[in-house]
Amino acid sequence: MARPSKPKLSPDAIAAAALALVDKHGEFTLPQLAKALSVTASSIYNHVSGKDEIIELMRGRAMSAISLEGGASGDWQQTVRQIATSYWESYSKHPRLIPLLTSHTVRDRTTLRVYDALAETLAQAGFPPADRLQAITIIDSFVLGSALDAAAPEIVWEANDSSGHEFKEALDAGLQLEQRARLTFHKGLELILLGLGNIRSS
Amino acid sequence: MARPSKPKLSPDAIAAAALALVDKHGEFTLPQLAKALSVTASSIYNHVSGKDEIIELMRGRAMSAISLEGGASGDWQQTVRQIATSYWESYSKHPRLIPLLTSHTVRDRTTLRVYDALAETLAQAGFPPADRLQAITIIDSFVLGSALDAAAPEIVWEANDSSGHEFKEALDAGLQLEQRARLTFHKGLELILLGLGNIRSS
DNA sequence: CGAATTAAACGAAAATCATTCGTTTAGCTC
DNA sequence: GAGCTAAACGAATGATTTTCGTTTAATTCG
Repeated sequence: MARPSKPKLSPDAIAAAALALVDKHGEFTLPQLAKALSVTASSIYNHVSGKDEIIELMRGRAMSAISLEGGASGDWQQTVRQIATSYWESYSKHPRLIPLLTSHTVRDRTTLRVYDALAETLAQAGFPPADRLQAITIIDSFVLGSALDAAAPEIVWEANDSSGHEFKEALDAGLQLEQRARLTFHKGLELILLGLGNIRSS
Repeated sequence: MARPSKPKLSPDAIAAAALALVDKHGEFTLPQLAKALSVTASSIYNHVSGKDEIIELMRGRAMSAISLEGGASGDWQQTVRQIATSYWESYSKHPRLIPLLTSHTVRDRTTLRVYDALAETLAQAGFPPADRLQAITIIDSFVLGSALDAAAPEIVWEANDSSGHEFKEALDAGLQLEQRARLTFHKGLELILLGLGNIRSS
């Protein structure tokens, strides 16, 4: 009833439970979270400042899996490809988390490290500073947008009665949602890498 | 006090006021909205089924400016460029609205018309159905991601102490936020259009 | 070793929200 | 003109986030 011998909670446990709820339901409330942790809602405030911080903890959790290794390949496109893919995969493992993250500004350290790694790679490849920032922004935008696309349910693509034949035909050709999202991301990334290479050498 | 001679509310007025609130604060509550309209919260329910419908109305409002004309140019890249740019501009005029939209499934007719127009253009350009869907998804992802990037405040790019030299250098080279977002979007779009053209002809 | 402080749980309660309901009255229809 | 619908209001409901005071275990410090 009062303080237990061993703490029942920790920021990490709270984030894990919240992420599980978001993965399953797309959202979470503090009563839900408290119940999942066998605790009352107010107890959570002994470990966390509020709901916003819980969301930030989830961001860190989703991002912690990003791998920035493999930069020694000498091929900047290969390095960027690997970083961007790892970045995208981290988001895509928790697609329903993304809408929560977009409402809230980023202060996460892991994310900044991704930018750093990209900047370093592009600098070594000879991109001048301005082009570097532009390239990072393009990649970041595409990764985020692709992850959001993966998060959106099939309904996004549910053609209504007024949809044209060309669009419906394209829909029918679609694969399973998950596979399609992955393949499309990779294709788009290749387009961007190719284009960045052309522009650099021009 | 009771029914007024001239209605004070309408779905359109509600959506406009809500959008103004979102533009300013990034969110809105019904009490806020009611105050902005000089009305009580419950009155709003005489015109709208709830908060979700208000969000859908805002989506329609932001999207209504999309222009799908100019398709007769014969150049599919020019047509796609115009559609995508118009799409992006509509989002970017209300960047803080996007997080609200991403939590909520699309059933808006205008958005579907964008997909339709893209599908038709790509079909005429000779894209087979599967490539068509992929191309639309890539473009959609990039537009949405770019608009989100424009929505995120500078903080996203606020390098912390641990940031590397290459990243800080890139930041210093940045233009004004708004200009930069626009230029970067156009550059990325060109990369994608170029790449789509190459793939089609391969 | 014991006293004071901190940590971590609880329950109660405040503040805010979205939504519903009943009431009132203006306008439109037959 | 009677009756019905439309559009406002205020009150009430239920859910949610957050705060506060209380209790008691753990830790620290003299």
